[in-house]
Amino acid sequence: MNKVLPIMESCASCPIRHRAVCARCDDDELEQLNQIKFYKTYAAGQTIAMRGDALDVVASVVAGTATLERAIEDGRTQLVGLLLPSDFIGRPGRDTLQYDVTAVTDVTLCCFQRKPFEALLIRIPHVQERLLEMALDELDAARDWMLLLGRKTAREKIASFLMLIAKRTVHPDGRVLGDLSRIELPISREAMANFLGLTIETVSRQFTGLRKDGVIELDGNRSVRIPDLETLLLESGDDSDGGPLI
Amino acid sequence: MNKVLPIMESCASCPIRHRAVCARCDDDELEQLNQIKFYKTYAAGQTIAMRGDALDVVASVVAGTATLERAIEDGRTQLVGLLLPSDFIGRPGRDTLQYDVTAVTDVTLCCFQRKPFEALLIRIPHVQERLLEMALDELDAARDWMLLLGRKTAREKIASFLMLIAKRTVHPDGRVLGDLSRIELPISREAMANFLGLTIETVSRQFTGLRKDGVIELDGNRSVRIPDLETLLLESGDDSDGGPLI
DNA sequence: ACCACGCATTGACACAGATCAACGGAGGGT
DNA sequence: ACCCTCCGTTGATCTGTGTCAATGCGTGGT
Repeated sequence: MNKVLPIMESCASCPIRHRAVCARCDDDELEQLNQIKFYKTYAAGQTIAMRGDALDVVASVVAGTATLERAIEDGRTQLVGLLLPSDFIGRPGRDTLQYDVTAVTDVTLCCFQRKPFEALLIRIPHVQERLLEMALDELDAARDWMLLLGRKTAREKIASFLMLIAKRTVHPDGRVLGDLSRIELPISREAMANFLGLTIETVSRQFTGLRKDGVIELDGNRSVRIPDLETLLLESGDDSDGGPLI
Repeated sequence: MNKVLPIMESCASCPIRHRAVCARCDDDELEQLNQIKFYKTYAAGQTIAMRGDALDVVASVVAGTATLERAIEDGRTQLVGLLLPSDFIGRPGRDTLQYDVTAVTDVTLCCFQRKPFEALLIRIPHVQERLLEMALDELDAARDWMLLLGRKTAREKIASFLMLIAKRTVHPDGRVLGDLSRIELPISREAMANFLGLTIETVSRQFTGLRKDGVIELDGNRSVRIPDLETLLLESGDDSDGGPLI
């Protein structure tokens, strides 16, 4: 809890401000948001919320990684959302949650009670607008993901995932946060398998395949070096016209 | 074009009003929407818009079926959206379209020029709210779809698809439009294959499999009778706690 | 230093679904 | 009535990925 204190002062100093709901607020509006917000932390592995839970808060991810998961009774599960810093959880206007939310690393959330938050939406229209924009972004991401799940080979799935993570280490405003050629995987092999609609064995085999072909270099289990991003992009099967890499 | 004329009078008489953007508008606000709206029809098979196109209109589907499609250069394609009457196309705030939109039957759209529509959003807040709600609905649907693509067997995929279509013949307000036990498939085997991440051969085989097992009865290529909806639900692999059937 | 546990890798084999190929049947134009 | 085309079905075979099982490796606890 301690290490997140600095950013608790004000939303204005929030490191995720650029994508969060408050992206376009002036100081006055930030103050209104500040009055109803609070921070909450979860340990790695902890369940943040379960399908069917009443949804009385909405939140932005400040630090860490969480997953949105959908399961069938027989044990099959599919990740349906990967929540990285700046992503938003929860939906104004909904009463219950549709998915299991789990912290896969230590997670810090910036929470808002849903009711006062909804009341605030009425007073601050561009927050509403921002939420729509974020929902549409998520929808686009979900649709690309559907193409991946439905039509890509295991190798393409892994390559696409690596590209996705590489891209997420970059600010939407274009500022590079990390070294694109070295990415830290935020999730385990098992979570990756659930992300990609594969088994962990296949994920593992594809990693070694890409390594043997010189497309990636592994440095431990969670760190990947990418000698040439273009080669990886080629492996991913993505349209190259999908906008600039950054 | 002729047969859609009656609904062109006013949004208030629009048969899809219950889910369209104007769901909660009063007469005054409807009038404002009416002033910027116009209808457009497309023949079956016609391309409505292509990936990369400038997005100067948004629209509701009034009649017919359209698809949202994402493709890889080598010819693989994946449906990422099925647009049935009352669904909304286009996104305020976006300049270009991410997907190919195709009319699979004759389609009638209720269109709004994007710029005046966006201007209107500012004046009528619950339209904005309604759009967010619809985007979140679509997101939920996309996520269920991801579970289907990533984790379900071919047979479960077909059963799920039939359930989906069966449910869509019912109003969200609970009113049953058609006979649930007889459903008309809005799309071809090929489109179904693209919907489900399968090949048309597999789709065909699963249909005959379900038929031989007495789960469905086929009446031509586009009409399916379902003797017992519960049996089909069981085959679909869906949580039964996913809310009431209707 | 040792063990135990969780996570990742590797191998052998099985199988669901893809691929390739042939056939059937409905509708439309001449 | 005929053919042609499109769409769907069925069969034979192949293959990518799942399944089952064993092994390796790093980390934390005692």
